[in-house]
Amino acid sequence: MSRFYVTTPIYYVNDAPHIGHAYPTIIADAAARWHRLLGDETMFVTGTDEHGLKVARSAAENGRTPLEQADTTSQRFRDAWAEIDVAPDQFIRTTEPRHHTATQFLLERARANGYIEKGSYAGWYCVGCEAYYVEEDLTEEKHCKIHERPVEWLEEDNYFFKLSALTDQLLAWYEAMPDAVVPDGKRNEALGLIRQGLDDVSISRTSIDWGVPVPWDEGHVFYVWYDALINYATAIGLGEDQAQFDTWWPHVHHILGKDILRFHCVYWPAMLIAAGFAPPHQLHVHGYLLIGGKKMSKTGLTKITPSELASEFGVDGFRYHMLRDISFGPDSEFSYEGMLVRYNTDLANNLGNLLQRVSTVVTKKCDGIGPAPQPDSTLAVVAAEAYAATAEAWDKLQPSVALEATWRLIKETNIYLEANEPWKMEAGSDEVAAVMGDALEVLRLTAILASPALTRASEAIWRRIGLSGSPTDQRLPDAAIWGGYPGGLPIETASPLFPRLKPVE
RNA sequence: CGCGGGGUGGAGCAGCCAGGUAGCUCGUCGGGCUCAUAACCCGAAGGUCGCAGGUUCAAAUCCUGCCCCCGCCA
Repeated sequence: MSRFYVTTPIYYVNDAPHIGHAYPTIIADAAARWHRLLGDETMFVTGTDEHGLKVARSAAENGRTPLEQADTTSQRFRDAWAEIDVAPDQFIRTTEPRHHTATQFLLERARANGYIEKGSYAGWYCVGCEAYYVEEDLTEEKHCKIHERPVEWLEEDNYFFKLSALTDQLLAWYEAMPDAVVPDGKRNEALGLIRQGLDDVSISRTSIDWGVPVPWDEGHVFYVWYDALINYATAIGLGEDQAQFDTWWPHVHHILGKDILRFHCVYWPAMLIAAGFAPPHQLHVHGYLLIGGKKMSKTGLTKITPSELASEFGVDGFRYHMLRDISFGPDSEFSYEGMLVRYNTDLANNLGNLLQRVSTVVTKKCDGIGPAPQPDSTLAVVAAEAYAATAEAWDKLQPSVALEATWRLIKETNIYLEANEPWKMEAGSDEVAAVMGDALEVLRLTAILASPALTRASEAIWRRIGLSGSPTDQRLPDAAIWGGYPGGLPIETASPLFPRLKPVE
């Protein structure tokens, strides 16, 4: 038994939940579910990022306080995740008192260690980006290229984080922990950023007050990005419960998109080192979801809500597509057509249809009572291989590889049925019982192995093959041993689990 | 010469780090089956792995150069 701590980025509350948020969140949720199957002590944290000028301004426009604004929009994320069976152990908000405590605690320590000092900063600031830009990054009209709106010249006293002083320690960490950032390509990119030379970064603002106050200097609040990163430590008790923090840190898996690689793979480890803590265990960097070849981003116009897709493909269909079709790392095309094909192929034609044909044959040939599997079935070997491959892939946080491995077992079982033709066998014979017992055992195994992705169908399969309890109560690896299906259970025949879907014109 | 990622049969991807008959899903064509959601099974066609060199007995994989696409650079 071990511990597994997984995080998603926390999402900015000025934005509505879309599939770009859903992707890393579903991965984290599924990974947490896998580790619970293993019996690991598991912590899955997601949440919302609620400070910054953008929220303050948008609240003012709506005639509300920033907190009222954040309350509303934060709730949207909670609701969106609940709709697609994303069940975090904690949903953290950066406006919570404990987060202020943790942020101040960590940055005080960095300051005590000499890594924070006062300076002044002036530059072109884009409110939309919450960021300063150099002149070359702007359009000729002095507009931000992302938001295509005018930037503002701001000048203020800032506290600076002495990132440059941590260069050697960061490089040493990357050297010592070659798997700290995966995949390799993303590690190279982070390393490249560090080797190019790091500038000190401004981490406070005096121009606004919607943020975590700088504890040693009234009138300053921390820049939203620096408080946001610290949520990962807040969630496990930093500054309030050292014992809990020590239990979970630094064994964390951060999931993030490549757009925030710099913050997570350079600034965040540096902040931790500066405060005297260990850098995170592992950072998993994924690519963008592309729609029609264009970036699906929080600032883009293309917005597809998770609930729209879940209502069309089902919660399982949406989750399965996200986990199976998008390989972790490179940019991936997200398409309606691709999602439809995947649903019909893997869920309707393979898994759903397998359940259907098995339950029908058991009804006709075995009196509706599911027989036990054969200990020496040829499928036992296939199942063992599928389990091993599935487990290895989940361990490496490669959901698409894991599900592909699980589905090999399903495909082999369809082939096995074809080879044995149990529907031609004599009803009630040992021979038909043997074949159907094997097929039912595969369904039992599949219900368990696919449960991190198919939160609902896995329960339905479990019930239909007569088992009590839930696949999520099972403990791997024991539950994956061939022969777990006891036999003698009533099999339910019902309407298709995943009805085939036709493309919408 | 700012940094990084990518270019693999009609479509979408894997393989590349640790060179050795180019794999998967879909689509197409032909056949089988009829337990099953026109689902399932078998077989076939289709790729000089962006271009040009190099290393090697052997390169999609390593090296060099070039072309194209994309992202990052408070």
